Amino acid sequence: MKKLAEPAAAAPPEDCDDARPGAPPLQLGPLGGIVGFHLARAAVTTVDAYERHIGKPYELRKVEFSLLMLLRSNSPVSPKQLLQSLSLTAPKLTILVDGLEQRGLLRRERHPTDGRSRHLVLTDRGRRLTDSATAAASPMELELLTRLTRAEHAMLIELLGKLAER
Amino acid sequence: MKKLAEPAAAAPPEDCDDARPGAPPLQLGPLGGIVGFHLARAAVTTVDAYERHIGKPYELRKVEFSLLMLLRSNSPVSPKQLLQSLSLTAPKLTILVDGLEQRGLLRRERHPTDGRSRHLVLTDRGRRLTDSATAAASPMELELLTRLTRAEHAMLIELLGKLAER
DNA sequence: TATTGTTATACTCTATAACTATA
DNA sequence: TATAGTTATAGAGTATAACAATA
Repeated sequence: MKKLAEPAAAAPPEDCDDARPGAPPLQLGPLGGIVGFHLARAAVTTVDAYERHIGKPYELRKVEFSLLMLLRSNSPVSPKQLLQSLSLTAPKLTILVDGLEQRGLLRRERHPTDGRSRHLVLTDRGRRLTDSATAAASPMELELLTRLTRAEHAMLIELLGKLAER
Repeated sequence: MKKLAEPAAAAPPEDCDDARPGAPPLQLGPLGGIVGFHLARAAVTTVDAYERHIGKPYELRKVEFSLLMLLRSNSPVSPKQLLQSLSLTAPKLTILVDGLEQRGLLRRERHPTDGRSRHLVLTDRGRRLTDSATAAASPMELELLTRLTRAEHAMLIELLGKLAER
């Protein structure tokens, strides 16, 4: 039980075909048994798809997209709630909200009972943008289905969810 | 087929319990069907575990660890091969190798046949460090097994591998 | 002329600490 | 005194383009 999972560690190449034959894939070795390593590699694919489908067309960085989407599904939300859900620091969130507010995508409102707190709400423009971006997310996920079956896609999300639980 | 996977999008809270009762979990909404979002959330867990088990004790950032581990399993490697495997830019790799060379963990040697290229090789110190870090990776992965069964852990790595294929 | 690797520069992102206002 | 949010500053990370050496 001390060792890493053997199958992955001892696995054969399994890896990247490159257009150029001159670049032979490297052995992963013990790295092959480390979830975090594979997570980072997989992120290359998903980030690339994100940028093409949503990031560039809508000029939204990943956190901005996530933030707006959370706002869309949770009507009035405080910054505090958002930074917990998105694992951000408070200063970072302030900057993000500044930018999105200047773009007219959300508004800061006073909290009705607690003067220290705020309510963040989407503007009409923000709502239109998130709806549009949500539509753009469908072909993005469909693109991943060239690598994953639908069942694998669902399974992957489930497993990642277990890893993310607080 | 235009819509995102329904089960996740329509799913109930399912989310983060927090120590403080004042922080109710947010609804994920359409975000719940997006692999990249879950990937980023799961990374919070794995990065945290990495920092505690390897990053801080060995003073190695994630890429540095991956780079050294690839060197350990693939004797002489050119920078070119590494940056393809690690999805890095050439300047970034130069800086990384500079740092690791200054710490005495690897050496740059001349390529025997192609004068433009280099051979990167671990020093004895680099080999000892990677062996030690490899040992430290076992308890790190074991920690994840409080959230995942062993079969799920293996399945997750397999699915992430499919996403990462070039 | 193409390729490997390096240098130089600028830009983005993130983290820490100090500050304001409410409670 | 504690909390929500903001401001200020500095540090790390990353990308682009220009450069040197070799093929």
